[in-house]
Amino acid sequence: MKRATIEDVAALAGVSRQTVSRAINNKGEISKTTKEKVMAAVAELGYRPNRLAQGMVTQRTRTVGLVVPDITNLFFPEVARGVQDEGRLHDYNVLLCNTDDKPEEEIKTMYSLAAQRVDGIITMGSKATTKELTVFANTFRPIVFINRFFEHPHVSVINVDNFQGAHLAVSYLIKLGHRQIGMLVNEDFTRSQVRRVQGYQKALQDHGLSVVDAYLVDGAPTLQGGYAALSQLLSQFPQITAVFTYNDLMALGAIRAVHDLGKQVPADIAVMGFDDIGMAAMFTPSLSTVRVDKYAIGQLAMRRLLQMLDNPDTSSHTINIDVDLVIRESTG
Amino acid sequence: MKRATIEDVAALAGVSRQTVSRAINNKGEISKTTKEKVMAAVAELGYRPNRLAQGMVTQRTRTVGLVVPDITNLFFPEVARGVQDEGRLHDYNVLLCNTDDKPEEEIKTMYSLAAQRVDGIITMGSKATTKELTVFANTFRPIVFINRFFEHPHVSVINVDNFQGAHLAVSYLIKLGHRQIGMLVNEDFTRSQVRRVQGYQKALQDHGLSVVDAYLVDGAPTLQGGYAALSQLLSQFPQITAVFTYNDLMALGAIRAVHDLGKQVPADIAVMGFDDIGMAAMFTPSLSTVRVDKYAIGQLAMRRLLQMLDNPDTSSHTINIDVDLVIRESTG
DNA sequence: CTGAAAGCGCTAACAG
DNA sequence: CTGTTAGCGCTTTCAG
Repeated sequence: MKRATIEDVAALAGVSRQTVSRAINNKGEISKTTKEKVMAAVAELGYRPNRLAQGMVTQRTRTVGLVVPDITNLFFPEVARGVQDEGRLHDYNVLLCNTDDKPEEEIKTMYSLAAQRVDGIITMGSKATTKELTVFANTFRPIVFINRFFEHPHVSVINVDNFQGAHLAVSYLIKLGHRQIGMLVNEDFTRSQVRRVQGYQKALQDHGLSVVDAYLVDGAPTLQGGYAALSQLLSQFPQITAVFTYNDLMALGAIRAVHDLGKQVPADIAVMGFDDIGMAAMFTPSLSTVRVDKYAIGQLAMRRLLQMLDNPDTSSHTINIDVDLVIRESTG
Repeated sequence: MKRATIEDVAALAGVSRQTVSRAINNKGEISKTTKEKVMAAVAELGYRPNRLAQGMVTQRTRTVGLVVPDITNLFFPEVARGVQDEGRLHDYNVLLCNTDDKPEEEIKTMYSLAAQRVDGIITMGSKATTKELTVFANTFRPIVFINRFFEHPHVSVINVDNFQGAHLAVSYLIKLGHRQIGMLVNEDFTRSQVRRVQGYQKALQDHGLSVVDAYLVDGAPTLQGGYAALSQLLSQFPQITAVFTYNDLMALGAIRAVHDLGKQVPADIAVMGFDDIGMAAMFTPSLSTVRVDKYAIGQLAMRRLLQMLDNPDTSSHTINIDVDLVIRESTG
């Protein structure tokens, strides 16, 4: 049950610990024969270096922290996968933490990850205050934020172009002839939310339509939230013919609500989502939406982190991710 | 940028490292005044103990490994959430690893987690051979397997009652009057698959219906897989009036396929899934399915792991998770 | 109640 | 090319 240590390997191979270390790390000069001798001992004992001990001395753990609001939310697993796949390529492991969008959890989690000596942190949390985060960023590097504005020398940021996505989506609805366009928004304030609403409003203005604040209805960013929000919107404003939603989940819930109201999508109400989750294409009707390449975001975030790790002087950086409009059935 | 160590705190508080350790761990006798003095220094320096160093000496890292085939698959995030939430209650972090159902990745990952000195491993991988896993289990404890049979003194197992679930589901379809019932199965062999097929067959037999092997159609366990499999099944056997699927994703894909074939669910074809993913209730038509409490599975697995950790003599254990039938629109 | 010494398993730096 | 020494930051003895 006791695992072999470098000492055991050294003893079995009849060399010093240092020589074993050199052999397994391909570091420093070492003769072929001793190396083989060592590797034989390694194999015989099933030896694997203790990463904790390695981490203690190298100050590198080959582990990164990934902070997400809720891995259960369809958006995050894909990002997580991107992070992990890219990490694995470089022999990095990922510590995953959920915060439920609670600011205090975000902060607590980040300090906890730092205490665990992760080499870097990728976070999709957006609720903690800039002040708190700045204090943290002063003590820890590197950090990559996804979907949040943040300026700091040790921090890079990856942002989806929420404004452009929303603008594209709503412009398309207008082009289709819709004039009364509602929006189902996330009751829970997020940064991406703000930009999506702005994109929605700008599109209306750009086409000479008036922005009706009451056409924005709050809901949880979930199927249920979308269902409820759409029901409310339509009961108040029956003249509405199209809705743009904060995310696909809300859109799918909204479609269901339209259906339960005895109306048709897209004949009576056109629905446009945001994110392009896997389900969007299979739903009936299939959902028109703004595609966000979630996997690529994760990959990019991890790559960026690795760069900052390799070169601590890497300047901070903001990357904007483009989005595409995906037209399917729900907009007719 | 350099983090404070216990040494720094000791110096600032004018005590020994040991006293600091005692103060922060509430261990051993320590006077109130020195403790306060120490805590003040801790606060001032923003000191947090280095978990690696703690781990080195205590042989506990308060980290567990969670191995899943693919976190992107709707089933796993909920389990992961259960694991994490339960873990957090006990100050445990979770290292998440994907294996894509590749046996060699499963094994590699587990050794890697062991090298990182996780305190335990929860795995949902099912592809590695019993032999390989036994070799591993001989060197590492504790382990909890989810959805795989495995006997070993250091290993506990949590299994969904796949047989019973399938039996319930198909019996229900039969009760509804269906006589020609197909099944969409996972082309990729899994343990749960076997039991679900057995449950399906047993239900048919129990009701005096004949088991037609050709009514089993392979597909990927995804929306696309279900779509393709159903199309194939119906083109071959138009007499079929109901299908039971390996999982909800396949069921949803199947519903879409029925729709695209110009037929109706449930009027022409009844569809029954397995898992009860969040989407099932919102789909149109909403999906009848076998509910599996994924979150509870994760929780239970973590609890079990913690128990085994606290008491290394805990006997291994197999827990069976009951399932419920959820009737919605897709079965009429 | 508090401190000193030892060591977890490994690698960096320096000798030889 | 290989070995020795030191130490990463912490907790566990064991003395005071």
